[in-house]
Amino acid sequence: MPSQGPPSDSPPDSARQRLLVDVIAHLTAHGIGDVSLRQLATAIGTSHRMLIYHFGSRDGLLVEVVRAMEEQQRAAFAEMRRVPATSAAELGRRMWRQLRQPELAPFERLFFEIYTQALQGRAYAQPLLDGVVDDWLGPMTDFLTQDGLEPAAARAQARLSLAATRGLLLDLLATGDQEGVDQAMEHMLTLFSHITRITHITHPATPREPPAPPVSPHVDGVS
Amino acid sequence: MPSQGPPSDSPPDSARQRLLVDVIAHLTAHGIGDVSLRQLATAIGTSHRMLIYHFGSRDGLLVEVVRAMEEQQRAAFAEMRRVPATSAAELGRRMWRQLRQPELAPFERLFFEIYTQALQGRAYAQPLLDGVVDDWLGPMTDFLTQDGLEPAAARAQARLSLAATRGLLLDLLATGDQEGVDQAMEHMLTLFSHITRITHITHPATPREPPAPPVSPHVDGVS
DNA sequence: TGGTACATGTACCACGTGGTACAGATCGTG
DNA sequence: CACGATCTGTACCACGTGGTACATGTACCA
Repeated sequence: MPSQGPPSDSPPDSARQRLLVDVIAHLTAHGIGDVSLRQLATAIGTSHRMLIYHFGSRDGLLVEVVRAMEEQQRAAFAEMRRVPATSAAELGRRMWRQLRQPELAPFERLFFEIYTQALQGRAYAQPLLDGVVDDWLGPMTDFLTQDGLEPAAARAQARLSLAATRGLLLDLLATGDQEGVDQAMEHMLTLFSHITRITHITHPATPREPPAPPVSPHVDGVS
Repeated sequence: MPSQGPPSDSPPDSARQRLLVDVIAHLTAHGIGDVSLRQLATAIGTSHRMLIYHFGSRDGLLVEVVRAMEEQQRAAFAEMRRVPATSAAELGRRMWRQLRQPELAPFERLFFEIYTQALQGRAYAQPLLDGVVDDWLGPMTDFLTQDGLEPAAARAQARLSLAATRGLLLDLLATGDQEGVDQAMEHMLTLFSHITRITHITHPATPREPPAPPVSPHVDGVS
């Protein structure tokens, strides 16, 4: 029997919800990796006993945090779809202008931290991984298709856009070079808008290339 | 006086070096976040006492690990410059074929984990951050300039390429969808090669756009 | 008033942690 | 051989951890 627990069904659960909000705020500011229940609790003005009471365990808490982040992502996403976009490039430009805002940096840091924790197999972070790419890919592909790209190209371009956006966010977080990163994004969008004016690009289904030569573990590459 | 220590100057220091290699191998397989000195030590067949003796402290060890990863990066980099490349697209294709190899995945996971730890301010990881973008940007820019792009475009395209590569690696690590990611990369390279055949693209220095409307913390965006 | 369900505080536990003290190994060189 | 320096193993320490037991507070309904 787990010590004590909250009511099995969670009603509006305002107490729990308020705790969660405070916790996320703190993790956003300080990262998720090394924070202990006690540090967390005292930081947000409660006792670690309360966190365990409401969330069962440390991992239970973190799971909830991750779920909340997922939800935010989905919300941001819906917001994006709601907007009547003129062109793909214009839409991309608008999204980027949102994301690069310094106020969002802490959220993005936390997002990437959880992302990598998930890649390392940490259980609590796993949920984030499920839709982290696919949830965005489908709608972006749809949009690009409507914008005139043939399906294969649309899908590839959607995937590329997503990856480049995240890569540039990582760049921005590391270097702080707003201007440089903005120019790179603008470069991509410019390429995109040029390409739609040209004949459609042929997209062979990734020609089978000869396997890459084995690489010594010491030649790591970009990463 | 710190308990005992290794000789102040480190000669070939084979013992230490061997330890470091084993440690990196283990961290590569298991991540860096939650591993304790003792777990590490027993896993690689020594005692935690030894790790402390040779590296001073846990953070001292991790610093060394990060330094080694940096060195690998630099080596991979030199390797890339050594190659006589025909075109930028061809070079990109070759690099990507290396990076996407499954054997490198553990290294890349570790790289991204340390990257995010650095973004969260973890001291030991900081060194990685210093050249994580700039070290690659310079030479890539040079190459693209030789390839016929005007300087501003070359710099933007280099930055974009780096970001997209890392974003696609993150994608690959999360989804495992080799084919999809390959197609996205191929899409980018195709765009690049098309663009060099067209008149050069004008690159206004990031037109001053109106500031983005403030965004509620719940609309997070891609991340 | 009493009772009951939710919420919270205090004290505790066993455990693993990073780090240290200290006693031996091991080994090249006089 | 012996001496010193470079290593390594054993035992220990104080501390912070996640989690639990249990008593108490608080509020609402009978």
